Amino acid sequence: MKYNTKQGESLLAFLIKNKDRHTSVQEIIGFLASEGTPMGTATIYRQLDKLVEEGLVRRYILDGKSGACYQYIGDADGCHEHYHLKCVCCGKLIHIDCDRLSDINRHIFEHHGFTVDSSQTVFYGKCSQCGKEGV
Amino acid sequence: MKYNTKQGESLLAFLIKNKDRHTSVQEIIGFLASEGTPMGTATIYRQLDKLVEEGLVRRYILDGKSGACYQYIGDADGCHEHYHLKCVCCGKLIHIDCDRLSDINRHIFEHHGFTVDSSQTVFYGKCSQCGKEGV
DNA sequence: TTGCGTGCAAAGGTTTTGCATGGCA
DNA sequence: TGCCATGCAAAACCTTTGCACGCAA
Repeated sequence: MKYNTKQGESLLAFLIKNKDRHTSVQEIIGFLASEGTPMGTATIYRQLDKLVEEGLVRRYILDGKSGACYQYIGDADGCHEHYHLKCVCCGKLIHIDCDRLSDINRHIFEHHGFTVDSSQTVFYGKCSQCGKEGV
Repeated sequence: MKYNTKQGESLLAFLIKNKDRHTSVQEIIGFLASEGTPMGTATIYRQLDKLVEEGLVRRYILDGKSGACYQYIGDADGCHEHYHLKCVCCGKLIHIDCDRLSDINRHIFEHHGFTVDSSQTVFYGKCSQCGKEGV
């Protein structure tokens, strides 16, 4: 049985509002507190775990030094093959959903016998802005 | 200036000996202690950081719950110009040099304005063997 | 009423840092 | 001798867990 609570709704609303980017747990804590709907850290983790298990939210480990990041992906099938581009200069994280890149998974599986988990896979490099600046 | 120390050599020797797989920090600590050349945890982390910065060793975040893993990749140029597939089950590191995958860099640059550094990019997933076993 | 969700605090684990000492060049 | 590397302990950090209370159904 699942209960709907104010806290759970606030958390999910925040994730949906920021569905186009990743949010850290610290960010969630800060935002909810600033909105006047503070939420205990443990509760946030527990809610996030449930959402991840339900498939509504995905958990990303970006560098392992700072904490995990979470992002709402909804329950549409097409949203499960995302890749990320991480700029090593400015740290920007670019979220891309491209047919060509989705083909990579299939290609690697068919030709290299390897099943890629794109949720864990990050391309490192320079974003357009940092590239132009020649940093 | 870089100094060579017994501890540093022991650590690097262990990593080279296990170059075909990744090792956890706990594993390194245990091995060095059992070999009679114990090494402080802090020193291991500091040495690993240097090795990673030098490009001799690569750092992997496999699940974000347990700790990071490290693997010696050597300094051969060849290993820096193509992609790596990392099996999160058995730890096997697969080097691939494939035209199709080389195209990825160009595609991402042309369509997403992002310059990928393939030497830093690792695809995480399951190798054919682990995939078959359904682990 | 039932039992899940919440909050607080404490615990667990990994990684980092401060500082005095040891060892390489 | 100069200076980096080391080791120990403490700290910082993220995340999980225990327990009592609150609240949705």
